[in-house]
Amino acid sequence: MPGSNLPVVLLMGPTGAGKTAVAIELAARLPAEIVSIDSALVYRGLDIGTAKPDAAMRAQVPHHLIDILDPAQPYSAGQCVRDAVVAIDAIQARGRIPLLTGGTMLYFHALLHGLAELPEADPDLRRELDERAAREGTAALHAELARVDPQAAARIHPNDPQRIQRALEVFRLTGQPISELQASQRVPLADRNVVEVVLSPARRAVLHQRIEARFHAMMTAGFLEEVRDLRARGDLDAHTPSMRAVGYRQLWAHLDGAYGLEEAVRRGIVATRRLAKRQLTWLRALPGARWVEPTDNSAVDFIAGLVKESSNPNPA
RNA sequence: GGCCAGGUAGCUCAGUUGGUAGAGCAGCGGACUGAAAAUCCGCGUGUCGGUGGUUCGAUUCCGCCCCUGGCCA
Repeated sequence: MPGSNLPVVLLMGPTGAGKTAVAIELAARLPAEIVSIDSALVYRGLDIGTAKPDAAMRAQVPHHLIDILDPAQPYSAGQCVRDAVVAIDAIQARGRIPLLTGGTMLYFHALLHGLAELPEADPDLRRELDERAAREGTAALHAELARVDPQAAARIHPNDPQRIQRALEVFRLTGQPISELQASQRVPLADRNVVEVVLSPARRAVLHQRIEARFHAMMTAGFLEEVRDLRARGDLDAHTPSMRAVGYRQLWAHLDGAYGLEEAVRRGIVATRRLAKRQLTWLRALPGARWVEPTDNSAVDFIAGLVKESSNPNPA
């Protein structure tokens, strides 16, 4: 009974909105620990380009799911859900509040709305399907999907190689259509008291300005050297999931000689703006979230208030 | 000051033998089930520098003005 009402707080928002700073302030005021919900922060050595909270911040508040993987390893929505649930349970067992913070909206979506029980990615099978796609074209694979899983084929666009590949992979691995398997799913946070907050400037231009300024600050802080070091390892390439992250991808291409540094920076900023736009598409679709303006001085007070309110429900 | 070139979308430009215009990039909206910072779909967003004239009709032709760049003084 004690602590059973303690909420799980979700602090979401587009890249560059200032989630990290707000999370730290909030954790200073509440008995909270931060759980990162972010597909790039999981990687060790991706620090500057991911705007990872620094050592001082992490000493101030316990952080989870940061630096848990080598950049050569894959991560996934399913893995994140499992990791997050473990972290949430542990934090609540200490009588504290899990503060889930990040920008990977698929992961948040999986936590809030569920994920079907599907097999993990199979690298060999993916390699085989990649080769077939290169040889026969994506259309041929889509046609094959239409034979084994018409429902999925109808939903997945013929130009979407990644989803076509995944659907075929699941069928090959399980013998069942992905469209059927996806019909049943469990919702990880179903029985929890969830507080959803979106931190985002109301004006897009403000966000764009912050994104651009932050990218330049990253360059000054040694972003290019960070990418150069990762490249020097020799076991990563432009297709490694961690190296396809915004900024890393463009600087990698620059180091490959694809274009100049100035152009790489310009493209990195563009890619970041587009990431924010896609995140906002997810965020706008959340029915239960409260939106908070990051520049508002009382933003942290407001969120802390929501959390307290939710911790002591008043049975009317 | 004179001559030349130009002023069209946020940017770089194309175009209209006179019927209010279109590419690339940027941008905007959307989808999203183990790669998601990924992958994919959709959408031109415009006082055609200003003003007067010719014309049924001017972004297009003519005059004047403004601005930018170059050359000459």
